[in-house]
Amino acid sequence: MIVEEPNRSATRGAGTKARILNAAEHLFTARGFAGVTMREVARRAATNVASAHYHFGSKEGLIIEMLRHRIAPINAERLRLLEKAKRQSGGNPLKPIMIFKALLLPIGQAATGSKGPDSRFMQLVGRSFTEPASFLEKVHRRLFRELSDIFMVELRRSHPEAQEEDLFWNLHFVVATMLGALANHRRLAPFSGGLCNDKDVAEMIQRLIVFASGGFATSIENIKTRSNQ
Amino acid sequence: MIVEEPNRSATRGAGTKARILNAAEHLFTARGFAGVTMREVARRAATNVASAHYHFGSKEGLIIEMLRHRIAPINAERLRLLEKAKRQSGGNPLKPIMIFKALLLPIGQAATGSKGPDSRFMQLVGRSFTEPASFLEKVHRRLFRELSDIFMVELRRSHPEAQEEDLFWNLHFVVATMLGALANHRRLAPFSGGLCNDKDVAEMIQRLIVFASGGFATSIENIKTRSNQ
DNA sequence: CCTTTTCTTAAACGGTCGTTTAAAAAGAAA
DNA sequence: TTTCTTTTTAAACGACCGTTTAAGAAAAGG
Repeated sequence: MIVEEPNRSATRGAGTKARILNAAEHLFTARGFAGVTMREVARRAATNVASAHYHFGSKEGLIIEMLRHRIAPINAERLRLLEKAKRQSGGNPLKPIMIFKALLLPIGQAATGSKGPDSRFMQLVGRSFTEPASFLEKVHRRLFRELSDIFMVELRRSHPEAQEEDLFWNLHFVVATMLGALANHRRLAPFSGGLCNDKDVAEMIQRLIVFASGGFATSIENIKTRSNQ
Repeated sequence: MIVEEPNRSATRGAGTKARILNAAEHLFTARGFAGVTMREVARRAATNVASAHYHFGSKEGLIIEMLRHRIAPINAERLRLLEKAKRQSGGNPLKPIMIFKALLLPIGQAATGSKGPDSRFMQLVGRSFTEPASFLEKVHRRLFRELSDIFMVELRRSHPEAQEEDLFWNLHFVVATMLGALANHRRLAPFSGGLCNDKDVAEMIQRLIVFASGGFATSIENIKTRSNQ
């Protein structure tokens, strides 16, 4: 009668489910959500479509679980870095660059870690924000809502004089830069002289932190100056 | 025997083609490339699928022509603003903010112009950069390659001391911020307090210019300082 | 052992997709 | 009008989609 959490110690079930998740990640990353069929996922996982539906219920269910499986650890690391920074500041408001480091560094770690997802997967995450599929909105809300609130609180503490609206727009831009850079860095390469290769995601994140912090600081400063006139 | 450019003075042909283009723009904007069928486009244009294929050859052809139809005027305006800035500077290198204004302002104009595409369409453009469809890469290359080169030349003139690699990365970030902000500004709204509505794209562009210029300046300055040590 | 639950499989279902065909309608040119 | 080209239309084609069914294999519990 136990159906909630079936026994995963079996040699078959766990292996198949993990294989499907792996295949899904690889294929969806390469060709997008609409560009991959359940049959392809099943074939790559050396099983069949009915098995995939047995384990994940539907194609949407598979996509959701795949995203959650990868994003959750990244968000946990973000919160860990933020807490660490808060501890080191001893209760004082954090400098924005520390906040953005906590937000952005885990992406580089995830992309370059030996067992983590590669840079291509982060493209998929960026893409998931631009796809019109409505079920993704719920996933994003569940995965990022709490994180967004926590980081916004810290940003507000760092700039108590700024308007809520200004902070929102600039955090928006930081996130947009991050997502855009992740989603497009392969696509935009042909516009340069081919300077962009796969392995420098970590370097890109470093540059991203400088760029985002600079943009944020300039923008907030600009608003302060204008309102003081 | 004339097949290259059929007579468009006919009352039927021109109207139908324009209606299909209009319907395609509205539907693809709302639901993405994969989420809309040719049958839906035809129905909204009050015609049928065969007609759409007659005028555009294929679904890809329709998408390409729709994108070109909207992006070409925006890019022309970008070049016009850049030329105007060059004339006003009297041969001196442009300040980066003038370059980014030429790059970003036309988007706000297009989004708010009475007959231009609305803000939703710019989401579609942003999305077109993250979709994995390979035929889009060719379109982007044809639509943006020349523009990218011209702006890169001006950026290099404005920072002759900077490394090519640094300029590339930071232009990349500016474009990524632009695309990310366009593609996500509706999606990211729920993370704020609902401060984001549809009509402030022009305001967003203004903020975007400040943010992008600030990020660019900070990043270049940061590199200069580091290399001088 | 036998029973029960968990997992896998081949096959099929109902639908929708992009595209094509072939013939009729509408203009244009003479 | 007659002839030729351009445009529209209904209908069909062939393929593939996500999902389900039903039956059997494998493991777990007793």
